[in-house]
Amino acid sequence: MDTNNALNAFSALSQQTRLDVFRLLIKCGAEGMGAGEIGEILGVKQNTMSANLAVLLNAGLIRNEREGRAIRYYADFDGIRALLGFLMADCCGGQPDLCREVIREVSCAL
Amino acid sequence: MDTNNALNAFSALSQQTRLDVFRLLIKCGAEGMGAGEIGEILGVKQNTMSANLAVLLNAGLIRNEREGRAIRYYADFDGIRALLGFLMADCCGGQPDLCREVIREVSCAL
DNA sequence: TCCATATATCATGATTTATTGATATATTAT
DNA sequence: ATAATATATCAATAAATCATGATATATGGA
Repeated sequence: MDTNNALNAFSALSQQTRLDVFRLLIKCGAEGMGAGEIGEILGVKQNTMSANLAVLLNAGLIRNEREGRAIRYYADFDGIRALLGFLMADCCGGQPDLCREVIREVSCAL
Repeated sequence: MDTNNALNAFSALSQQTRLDVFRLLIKCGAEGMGAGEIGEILGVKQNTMSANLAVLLNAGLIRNEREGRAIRYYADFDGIRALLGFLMADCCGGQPDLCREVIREVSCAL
């Protein structure tokens, strides 16, 4: 993960449809969701959705797998991990209390 | 934190200078850094830096405090916490293993 | 092979965003 | 009051981004 990767990723997340897609796929976890269904759920036209999925893919935030004629998309947990690690590197000037709350918030209900 | 807050924040982070500023302030922790010094370190003109600091401020990612004629800026740990919480809400479809690595990466050296 | 389904690519006009020189405001010192 | 320092705002141009209609590619079935 370098600065350009991170800029790509944040840029990808700074648009309504793409943020919606990513959050939806985060919720889907390992099950993922087909491109068509994502588009239906979010009410976005086919070519617009395709372009936006490509941006997220290129940013390393999602992955995909072909399933017959359909293509299924998944949140890329390694990608988001690398991004957040880059963003928060050497955080809080050695005062861990500042970060504890951040960490707590990012966790699923463990 | 709603969708628009999140879009503002990711948009703020999707530009080189602002990403640099945020990461610098994350490293500074509670000490923060004066606006002038930030500009010097990153090699950015005064008015450009001011505009970019304003964007980060408006996005809720940094805070500031006047100190005499100077203004000192700080990473807003509450802001980034809220943003990451929003992004990762209901993550991993009930399969915590997917998130563990993400959480580990966001932590400072505890 | 021919058709239907699912997704991707292309070209374009409309909107947004970034940087910069010039200038304004706020604070402190003399 | 005046000058110096630190930061913010304004106006304008240049560059990037977005959604869309039209079309292309890939897969599966008859």
